[in-house]
Amino acid sequence: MPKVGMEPIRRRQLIRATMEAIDEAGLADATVIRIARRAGVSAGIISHYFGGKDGLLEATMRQILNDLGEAVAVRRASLPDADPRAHIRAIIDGNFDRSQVSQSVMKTWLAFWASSMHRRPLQRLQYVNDRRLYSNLCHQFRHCMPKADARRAAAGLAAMIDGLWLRGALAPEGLDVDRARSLAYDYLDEQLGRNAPQ
Amino acid sequence: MPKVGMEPIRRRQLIRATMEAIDEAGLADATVIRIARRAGVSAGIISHYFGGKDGLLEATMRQILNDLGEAVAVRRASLPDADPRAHIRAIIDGNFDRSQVSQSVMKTWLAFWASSMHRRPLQRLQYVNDRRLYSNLCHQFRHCMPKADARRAAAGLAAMIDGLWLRGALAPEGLDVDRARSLAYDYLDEQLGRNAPQ
DNA sequence: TTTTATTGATTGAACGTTCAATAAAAAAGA
DNA sequence: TCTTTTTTATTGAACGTTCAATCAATAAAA
Repeated sequence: MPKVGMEPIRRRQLIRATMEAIDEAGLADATVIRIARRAGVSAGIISHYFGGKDGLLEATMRQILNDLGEAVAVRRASLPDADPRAHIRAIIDGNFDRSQVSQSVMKTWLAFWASSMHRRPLQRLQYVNDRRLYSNLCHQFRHCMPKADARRAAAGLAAMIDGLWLRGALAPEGLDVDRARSLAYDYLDEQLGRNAPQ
Repeated sequence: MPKVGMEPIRRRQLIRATMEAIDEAGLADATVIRIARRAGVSAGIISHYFGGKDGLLEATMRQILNDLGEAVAVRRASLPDADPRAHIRAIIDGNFDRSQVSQSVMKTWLAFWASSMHRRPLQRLQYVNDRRLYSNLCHQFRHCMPKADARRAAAGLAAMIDGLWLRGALAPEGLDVDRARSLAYDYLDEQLGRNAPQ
């Protein structure tokens, strides 16, 4: 079987299998054997490509964050600079695309959220991402209102986004993306409307 | 040491120690030995009083939910029936009291949130609590607006509350309770203002 | 023939649970 | 009041499991 250049293929397989395993059994029961079996390889290969289980988990979280960042960036790329509302909508859309709002990605994300509080490398990743969401929002709101108000609006909208997403992840019926996006839009319009009707 | 009537004392000690252990090391590393040592007892006592580690975890989650329910109920008890805004504010306040918004309670809550997706007993508890928040809000909003609008407002406010709380739990600087409450109040006023100025 | 990729049995550590042993308090007896 | 007996609470070593990591063996490709 061993062909040359297997590394990127195996890495992708294993990261995907990790999310599926977490979706299926939870982070606590996502053992290396379970993950490896899902990827169709043996357990030893995980240490070979990721240095150990921790390395695989970190790579998986990094993958999700990259996908999120790209989902936002793609939507913002074609927008004119001077349209804060459009940029914030793009940020909202990107967060609710979440590179497929699949069950496995949502559960993996939530599992990492919880465990990031006690694992340095994950904590760093999570913190950077949180700040990015907040400060991007803040920067856009800043075009329409005083600094203090912009901070408030950004904190409120960030909370709204994360809250909608969290409740969607926990609800047995899953996340209603259109409804969530619409609620976030409403909040956004309210913030903009009150401070600067444009 | 053995005095009669130790059971309620030990149960309280162990539940508290569980939260502290989760705060300190995370759910994954909150072993029975660690918890027992924190409570100043031996590991075996956990099985004796809770039937096993799972029983202790379930009892801990139940304790947190009870405290939350009571924090809300106390604030609502003295309110007139016909003041939806006051009732919803009481719900908000109760959720941000959270029987001390301590680090240990917040981290424990988040840990349970994540693991409730894969453990039946915890899932049930979490689901009941989520529905209670949502339907209490819905019932109050119902006094001021049509059903569909009330549902939207309830979903939005519930997301706002959970989102503020979640970001507070994750942020290194902790949760700013006054700011969080004020953001939730603003959202509430906006919902009420738009639909029924009272 | 050499290189690269992969396996899977083995190892050692850590976990939750169990249970015989123990110790203190309470109750009973003197 | 002072023993003795019974009851209740607790301990912690031992046990069986499960996990991640390791590495010698292997097999396919170059």
